Amino acid sequence: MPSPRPRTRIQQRNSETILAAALDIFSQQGFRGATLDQIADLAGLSKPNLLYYFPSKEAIHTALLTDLLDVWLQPLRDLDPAGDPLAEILTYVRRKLDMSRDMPRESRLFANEVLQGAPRIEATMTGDLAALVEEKAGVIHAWVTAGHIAPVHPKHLIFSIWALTQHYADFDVQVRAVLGPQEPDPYPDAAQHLETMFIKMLKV
Amino acid sequence: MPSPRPRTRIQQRNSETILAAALDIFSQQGFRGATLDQIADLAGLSKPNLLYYFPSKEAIHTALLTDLLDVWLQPLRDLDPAGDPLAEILTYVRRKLDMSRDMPRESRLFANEVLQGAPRIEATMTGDLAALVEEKAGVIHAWVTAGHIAPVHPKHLIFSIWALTQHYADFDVQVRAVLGPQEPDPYPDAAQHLETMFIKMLKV
DNA sequence: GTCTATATAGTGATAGAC
DNA sequence: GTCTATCACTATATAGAC
Repeated sequence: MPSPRPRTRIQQRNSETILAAALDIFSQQGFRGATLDQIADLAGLSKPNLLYYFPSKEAIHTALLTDLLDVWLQPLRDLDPAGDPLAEILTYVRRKLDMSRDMPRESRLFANEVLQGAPRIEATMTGDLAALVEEKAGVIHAWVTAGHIAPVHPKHLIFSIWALTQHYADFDVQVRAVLGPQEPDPYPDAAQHLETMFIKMLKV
Repeated sequence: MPSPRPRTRIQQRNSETILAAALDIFSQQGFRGATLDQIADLAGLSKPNLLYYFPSKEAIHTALLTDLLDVWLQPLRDLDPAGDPLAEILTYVRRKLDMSRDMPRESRLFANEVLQGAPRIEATMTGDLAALVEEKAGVIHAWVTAGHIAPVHPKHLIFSIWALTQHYADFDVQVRAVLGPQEPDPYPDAAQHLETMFIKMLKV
């Protein structure tokens, strides 16, 4: 659930300004690398004013992560057992890739956290996340059993989708360095590549 | 090239001890998150003694990254234009997956760096790395043109291999949280899954 | 609600004894 | 080569005026 946030309009707006600035800084520098000075500067507020809205640096970070997880897992939640199996999976891949393109900072915030052992979202990992994947892996398994898609390890399929799509946000500088300045936008080719890949993988 | 390191046997051993400890800490905490105190504790040395062997925190980090990059790209360098195309690519995937399993700290050190914009290895990214990928993408392109493997975007194929294999090291806690305690070792299934995936993708 | 000033703790690096 | 002690600086958080 989204974290509860203040009531009045000014408080609302300032909280959002702070969170927007914090997303920028945390996603680029990690939790320890980020400083309240940087966030305050970017938000156009004084440092003590930041701590009027949030009790601590940690609280800002937690608020971001909590809100993010909800958005982040929505495409997987939307995987519809009643839909066309291949189309459902391709839509999932496509939505995750679009999220990498449109929300790269969120992706990197999440990656930073998991990379360092997910100390602040361990409960969500082994709880809600594991349960959701368990459920959707069951859906995929049923599709395989029914012969609607080719045999595949459901959970490793999900890992593959995460890995392939998030790579374009998390390793953005590497992708751009390798493609060179002639290829300013990796996403059209990536979308084509991934679609072809999953069709070949899953078509019966 | 590997960074030059001291001459005598004691210096040799202490340098290695420091680097081993630093790899542990940096890979888990990132550059800013790591402290010299943590590294010194783990290495069993005093903090000033650390700085007798390396001039600064930055120098320790750079030494690790430089040594790492050499090892990290070796499997791609070994991709043999004269070998059997599908077997060459499957071997590359397999070696990268083995590296995730056997060198997860190195993978996370690298991921931390790239995730935060690769500030210390930008030159390598746009230089050596880009050149190597350019060369090997040419090899893959030739295989496609000759009809030895199915049509594929060479550079995005390489990104896919990186993403899929490194995911198991970099997002290890998430993988284990999702698989649950019943499945303590993800790698056998991952290897099977990836092999099947790339065969379906590339077989003509 | 927002600011200046400051308390408090840590953090990379150095001095200098041994 | 290694240690204790410490400097200089940074960073989170708080106090208290306005």
